[in-house]
Amino acid sequence: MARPTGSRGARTATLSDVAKLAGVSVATASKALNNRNHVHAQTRARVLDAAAQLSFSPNSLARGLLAGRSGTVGLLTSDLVGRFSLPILMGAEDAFGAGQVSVFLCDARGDAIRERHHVQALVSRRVDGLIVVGSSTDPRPALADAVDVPVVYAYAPSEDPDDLSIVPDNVEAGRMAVEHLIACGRTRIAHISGDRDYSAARDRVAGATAALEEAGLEPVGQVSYGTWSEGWGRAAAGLVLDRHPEVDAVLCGSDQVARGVLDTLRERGRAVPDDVAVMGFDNWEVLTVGARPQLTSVDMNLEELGRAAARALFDAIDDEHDRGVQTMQCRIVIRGSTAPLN
Amino acid sequence: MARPTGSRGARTATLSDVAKLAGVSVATASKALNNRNHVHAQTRARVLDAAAQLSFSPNSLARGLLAGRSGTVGLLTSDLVGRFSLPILMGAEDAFGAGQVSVFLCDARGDAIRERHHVQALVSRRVDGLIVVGSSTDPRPALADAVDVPVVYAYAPSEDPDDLSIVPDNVEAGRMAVEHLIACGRTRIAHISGDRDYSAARDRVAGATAALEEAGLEPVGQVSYGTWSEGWGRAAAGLVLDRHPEVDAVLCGSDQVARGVLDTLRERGRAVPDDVAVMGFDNWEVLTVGARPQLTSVDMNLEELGRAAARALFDAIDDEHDRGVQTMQCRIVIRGSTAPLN
DNA sequence: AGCTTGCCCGAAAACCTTTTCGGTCATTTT
DNA sequence: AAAATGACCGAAAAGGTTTTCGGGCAAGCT
Repeated sequence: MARPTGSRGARTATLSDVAKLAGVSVATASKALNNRNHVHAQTRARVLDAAAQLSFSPNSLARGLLAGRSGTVGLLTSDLVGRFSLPILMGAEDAFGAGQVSVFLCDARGDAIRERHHVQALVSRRVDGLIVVGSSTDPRPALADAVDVPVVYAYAPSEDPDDLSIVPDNVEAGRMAVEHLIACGRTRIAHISGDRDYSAARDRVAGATAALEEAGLEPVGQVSYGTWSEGWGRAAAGLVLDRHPEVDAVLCGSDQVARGVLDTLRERGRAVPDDVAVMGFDNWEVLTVGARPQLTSVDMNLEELGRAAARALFDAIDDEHDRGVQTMQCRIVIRGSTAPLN
Repeated sequence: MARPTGSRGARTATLSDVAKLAGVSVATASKALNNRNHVHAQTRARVLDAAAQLSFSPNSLARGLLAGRSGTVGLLTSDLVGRFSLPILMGAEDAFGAGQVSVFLCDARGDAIRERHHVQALVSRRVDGLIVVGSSTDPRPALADAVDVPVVYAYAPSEDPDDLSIVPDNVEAGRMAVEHLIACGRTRIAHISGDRDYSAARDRVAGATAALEEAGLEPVGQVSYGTWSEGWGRAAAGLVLDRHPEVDAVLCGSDQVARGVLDTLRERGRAVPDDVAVMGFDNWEVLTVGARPQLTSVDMNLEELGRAAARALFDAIDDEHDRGVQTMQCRIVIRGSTAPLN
């Protein structure tokens, strides 16, 4: 194990150890290590040397206790597979700067009791702030009022409009998707969405519908709502082809749905993208890159969203903070499944 | 925001506030809140009441400073997508008991510099232990010796045999997979693996080969090594069908490969599972459940692995610890892609 | 030479909790 | 009634760091 032999009892070096070895007081040692002024260059060197020799590592607990801030934040999620919370965590780590702030990741697994438990633990650990990541874009209940650290809600907005929430702009994303298909020369666009109970599905549909209308195009058939699954994509695509054989593009509610649609199209002998263009949502790489052809998809820029959330939290920690729901732009990642018509 | 109005300046309640409100000393308040004896029931009630009134939350930093342990552990990963580290995190949370121990999740993104940075930060925060999750099952360099907290390596073993590592038993998993196919009445089993550079691939092949041999079966063709992708699965399956049309089962190196294999089989008109059984590896639900038919796969029990790692870390924190590489059993999740031959 | 100025350094307080040890008070025993 | 017992509570120290403030000392100035 990494622990050096015999160091079990050797308690880790403290600042007074360093000071003693350097022949100075703890105050001077502290100042030297923190690049405070009013300490002679030579003295500073002695202290740094001693610290290195003892492989001294300042006790963040003590520092946090004194400073009243711990340099940690909590990331509370309900997103089992980490599909959304992990990119957000990465973005947050980026924004905080590596090592400056450490992140407690807690998964409540959709359980309110467990969530309260985690929040309590985080408050007790004196986190400087909290990022709450929902599992869908539907509004979620705000945290208890007892939490008196800043909270930023990411991906899913808080139900309380006084909270700050940062969410992907799904309406605009739907619009962008349709505009991309139109730019590829498509005019008979069907929309196979996901679960109607999800606001993400409805928002994307709203944006897509608006874009169609603005372009003066009729939607091909009704929007099909179902589930976020490949099976639904396969089934729905079959229906669309039966009723509207003239379709030349299918916008899908998720990459999983799109995979199902691709399956059915191939079975029915429709070439993608030559006969029909297909677009997914989420840009889940394992699905989009593995598809044949590779799948054009809307990326929600979750990492950027995480960075934004972290920055917002940072602002909220020392200054006063924003309120309300802020949206983040999505972007389209173009792959082989959409292409201009010749 | 969750912070109550005007509480910005109102520093969070401390134990002395509680004590003052309850009309006792801090010592008594502490004892009352921690269920120590030698405190009158009535007094305890007064203290609890006061604590509730102030929504008092004990400062873990102070407690940790005094106790010499922080009640936190670090989970250091390089696994970008969280495919492996998240289930392990969940298992660890389970084993530690919700709220008892909080987990710092750090992603080094495969960068040694960043890893050192994170380790330094974690040591500074006085984590009680460290779980290191690799991104593949290949051995990875041990952490620097300067880390004097217990470390458990999960998924990827440490190169240092004196460290404790907990990894999935890929050899046994390969064996189990073949035995399952044999139990389904298959005798002409091809093996399309993943990247030869991964020990996971080689180990599974070793187990599978051994199982075939023990059953007195000849492998169908050479093991095909390639990449962990759908594209490779599609291509390799084509080759196998060309050269060995008699094949009645394909064992795949990953679920992605298996998805590609399924694709090609359908194109070539081979029914799954009636003509050919297909098995994947990893049990990545988005791939296995979406497939048609649903994909039988080997699950590496990562959550259980996380629990084991957490338990091992727990043991290592107070007692002396184990060393060496321990393996965890995998299990087969049977779905539609494998079935007994009639 | 005596005074001021400015540079370094050290003592001590503060952060908050837990635990130990000694003290107070009421109750019981002789 | 005096002493002993036991139950309950409070004072104080400890844990490691940062910051403030005051003191010592050398150099420069009159």
